[in-house]
Amino acid sequence: MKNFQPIKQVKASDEVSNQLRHAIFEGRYLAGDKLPSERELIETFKVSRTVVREAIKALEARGLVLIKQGATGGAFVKELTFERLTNDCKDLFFLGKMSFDEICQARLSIEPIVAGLAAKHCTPEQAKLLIEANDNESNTLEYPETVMLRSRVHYLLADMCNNRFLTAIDKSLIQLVGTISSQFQPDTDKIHPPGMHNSIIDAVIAGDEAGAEKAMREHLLEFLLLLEGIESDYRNNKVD
Amino acid sequence: MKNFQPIKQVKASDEVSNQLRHAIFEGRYLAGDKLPSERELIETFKVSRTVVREAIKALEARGLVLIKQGATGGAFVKELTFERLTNDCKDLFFLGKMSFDEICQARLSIEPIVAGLAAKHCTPEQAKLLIEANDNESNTLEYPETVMLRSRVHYLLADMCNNRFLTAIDKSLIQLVGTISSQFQPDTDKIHPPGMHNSIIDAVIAGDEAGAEKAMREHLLEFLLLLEGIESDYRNNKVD
DNA sequence: AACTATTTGTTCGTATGTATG
DNA sequence: GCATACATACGAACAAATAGT
Repeated sequence: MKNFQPIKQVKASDEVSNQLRHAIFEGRYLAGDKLPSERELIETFKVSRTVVREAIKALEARGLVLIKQGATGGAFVKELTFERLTNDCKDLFFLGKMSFDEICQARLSIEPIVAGLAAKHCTPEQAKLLIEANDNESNTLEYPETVMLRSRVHYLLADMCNNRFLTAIDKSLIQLVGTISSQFQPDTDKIHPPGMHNSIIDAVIAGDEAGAEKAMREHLLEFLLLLEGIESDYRNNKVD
Repeated sequence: MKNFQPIKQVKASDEVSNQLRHAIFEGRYLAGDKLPSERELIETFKVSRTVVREAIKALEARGLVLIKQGATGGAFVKELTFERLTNDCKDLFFLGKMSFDEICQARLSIEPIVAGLAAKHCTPEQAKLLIEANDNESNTLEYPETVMLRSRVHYLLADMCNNRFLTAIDKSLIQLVGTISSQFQPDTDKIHPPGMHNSIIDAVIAGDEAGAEKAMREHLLEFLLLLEGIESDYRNNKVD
């Protein structure tokens, strides 16, 4: 006589939140669309404003909508990107569930594969973008605000692998390594000399899958070796 | 003269939510601990009950706490696991941001690496567990409720790779492929004959890294080939 | 510049449901 | 049954942000 309990003791705000979520999943609200206003939702669901607000707050916390205040405000459906995965990974890292070393090793495992796939699918337009990005790297040294451009080649390759899951994971790892390492090693740009992506790009443009994998692995090994100076405390512990 | 806007326009509920989140990250509240009750938080933060509730709701939506009501109720810190990553991946899949094919291909890329790492770190105890799980697979055919045990070898290997990030991603992929494929192909168990993991396990126990990678790749190719019968509509479209 | 309309953000008071002892 | 401690829910009111007139 067990396992009979559930009976549904659903919280109103969860029900509202779920219905809205499914509406988004069904495509009834597309990225950029505005959900009904609080007042409308109150009338539709016949619940209090508190319930509606908690429901929308939950959607916001899950990264599904963006709330804007004011006359043209409301809850707008967000374009889902890899940032959500990145945030989750950050949470796990800060909770001590993953070390920096593990993230680096994961990147070392996955990014060469991505580079190989990119070589497989490289189009002339993409090749052009890669070359451009690589040439611009030398210019970024004197513009601190463009430091992020240093990773542009990596992001481009991630986009070229033709697999959105791997793209998302790879971008998450790239960003994670970047943000974490720059927190206690602000001079990361110094150890990132221009021209180091040349061999990777050559292989990718040539469509040399194995070569791209190898070049990427070597590049990462070299780069990660330069990060060794970081205190081992930071590598395995939490940072804030 | 751009990029000057921020100035901090923090919402009270976000501020409360963030402070609680950081408290959890700092280890001031461990898994299982109860956060202060609503009343206490109201006094601590000097805000209204609504604000506190919205903040906690946001933490719940992010999967950080579990809310229970009643005399012993409250917001309890959850043990973070890979399930959160899995849920995010599911959201992305349902939103049409990833196809089933992409998930399968990602698994095909990552799981062999994981198997290789497992071979590298395999201990005698883990070898024992693997053999046990493999032997039990033949028994699961007549017990429908134990179908999940069929994936046990995969989960064990994921746990053995000594990299919690790869473990999380791999488990997410295993579970995703399982839940999605079983939705429109309930007979997945039929096409999963016992003994097919033998060569993988042999290589892992022998510590043969390259062999384990190869065996896993071949196993997955074989398995995924058997899923070809699935309507291509489902493979690229949304399911609910 | 001032006013207005719309929408979200915040507060308070009150009442109800649920689990424990 | 009852008291207690907690979350859940409602409704009214006011504050603040934003866009258009």
